[in-house]
Amino acid sequence: MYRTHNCGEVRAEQVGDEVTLAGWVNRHRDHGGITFLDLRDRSGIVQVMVNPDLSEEVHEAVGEIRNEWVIQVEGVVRKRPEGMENLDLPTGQVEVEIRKLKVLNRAKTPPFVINENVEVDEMIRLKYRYLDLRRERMKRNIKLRHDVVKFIRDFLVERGFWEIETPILFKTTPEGARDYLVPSRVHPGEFYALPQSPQQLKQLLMVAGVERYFQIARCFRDEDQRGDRQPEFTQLDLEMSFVEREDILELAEELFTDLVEVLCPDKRLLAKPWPRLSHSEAIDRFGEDRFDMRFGLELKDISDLVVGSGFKVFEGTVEAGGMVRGINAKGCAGFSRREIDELTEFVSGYQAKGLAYLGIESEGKMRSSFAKFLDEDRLNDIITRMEGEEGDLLLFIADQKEVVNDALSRLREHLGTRLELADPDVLAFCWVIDFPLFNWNEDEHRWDPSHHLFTSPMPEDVEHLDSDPGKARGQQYDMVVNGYETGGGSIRIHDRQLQEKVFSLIGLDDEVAKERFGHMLEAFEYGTPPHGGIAPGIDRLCMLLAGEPNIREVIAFPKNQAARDVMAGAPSPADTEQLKELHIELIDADESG
RNA sequence: GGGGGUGUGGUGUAGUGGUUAACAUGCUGCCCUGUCAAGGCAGAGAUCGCGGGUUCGAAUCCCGUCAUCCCCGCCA
Repeated sequence: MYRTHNCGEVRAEQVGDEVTLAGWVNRHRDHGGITFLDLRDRSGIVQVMVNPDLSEEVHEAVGEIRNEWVIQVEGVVRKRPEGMENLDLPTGQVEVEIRKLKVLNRAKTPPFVINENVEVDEMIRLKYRYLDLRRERMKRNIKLRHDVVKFIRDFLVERGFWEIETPILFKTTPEGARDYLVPSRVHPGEFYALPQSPQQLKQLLMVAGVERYFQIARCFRDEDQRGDRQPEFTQLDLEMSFVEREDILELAEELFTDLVEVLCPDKRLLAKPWPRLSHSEAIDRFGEDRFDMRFGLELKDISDLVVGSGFKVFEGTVEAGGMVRGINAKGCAGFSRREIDELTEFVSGYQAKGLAYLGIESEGKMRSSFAKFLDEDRLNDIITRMEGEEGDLLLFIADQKEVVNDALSRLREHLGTRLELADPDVLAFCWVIDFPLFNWNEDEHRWDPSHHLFTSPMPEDVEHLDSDPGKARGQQYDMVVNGYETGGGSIRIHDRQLQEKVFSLIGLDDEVAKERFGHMLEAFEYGTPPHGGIAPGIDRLCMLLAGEPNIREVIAFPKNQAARDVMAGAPSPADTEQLKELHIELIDADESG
């Protein structure tokens, strides 16, 4: 037996007991005579001490020991002397007096410190991920992630859901993200694809009569990385039969509300029940559909107030079908010229041609890039609309709708970060509903699904599919938290005719549709129940719950920005023999472009 | 594919044309019997990512390249 107790669980109740512990040496303090070791295992840290008067042999052995060695100690739990308690440690009332010490394994000096949370270059952390995971921050995150998944499983199983695995080797679906392809050995020239999500399979499970399904599902998308995007990621995939939108929203809301309350006592929700915004309201107020509701700076439209104003830039834009919108940077009237220039440069990165400003300084004084072009009444109307007060800085962009919303929403995020407006302890869960079913794709000259191919239109909007598809709203919903899209779902189409109509609207001709989705269309003819579901992203949620700035911090073995595993060195070249078996011949990278 | 940031002992940083390349921490050795980021003394450890150029002289300026991070495109 290697141990009788976990290091972090030794308490005053064990005083006088003989215990055996095993773990890593977190730190050692050698006073020449008495020597202390902080022994660490998964459960925590306990101080063990060697008294040379008790055993010269143990005292000599402990002198050899270095950080991160794996050792086993036998000893007696002692209450610490008066005044020597360590209040920072749960085990701090006691210590273990060593009688026997055994080195289980020595350790090289690690490439970075394990026992302190100091910043280390991420490439080195990833290369030695097994050491990085020993550190407190990573251990906490990985444990939290375990707790989150466990909570989800318990919650759903209790409500009658079945956890069902779906294949990782599946069929390519070129209309989504880029697929990871896996060559088939037994079928030369043919490929499996790794699933971008188990979407089709979970719908087919509804056809199969499962009624309530979930899976902690690994998903794969071969696109470039971001701080919140990995080539493989995990989502809670769930689907239910005989449900309406409301049923799914209520279930997910209850799940995550409970989860936060149980697992993250330091966090609090912005609102209960979660705010619900229609897609158009979201665009109206924030300029985007993945907004952070923890702070204000909402967008306001002043297009109607600038018509006929004589200020050509504003007026002309509105006449050309554009708009003028702004945000009120509360208390920023004191921004320097240089700071305003920086903001202007920031929005220019999003195609905005300029940033008009109006600072309301003390004693009613104003400084502005455009006030001189407007009469006093109009200025007052604009300030009123923007809810401007003394000390505020009003910022405006005039352009086409897409540019205004994109640039202003980014500016809003930028200012929110810069002014530290968002409370890090708040989780602003909210719903976005009533999305348009399609977006017009100008390049391809066709309608693209705004969510995915299988999303059902709102029943009252089905009629628009023939006349004006852009007007049709989908029975679709996104879960948004603190500016991140953390999940999306929809009520699905369960009717073959309707599904075929959607295929044709997005430019899939019958033959292609049949080749790619024939199995779905066919299944829909065998008694498919109404059904729908949602797929919250586990990585992003854990990132937010852990307060981490990056998704890699909550993944045990993530890929880097270039989609490499720098620890194992993947991807890597394959043997000629392997390639031959797979009927693959390589061409030079230069030729492939 | 594009834009931007970073690259200096093991780790984290300082150093903007002339320094024996500095500091902290870690590491090694010695001293030390109540520490908990223990303390004291001594020591080792860096061709400043790589290649080229400018200059009497380059960690520092220029060009290229590689790595890495952030962002745009992309992500139904």
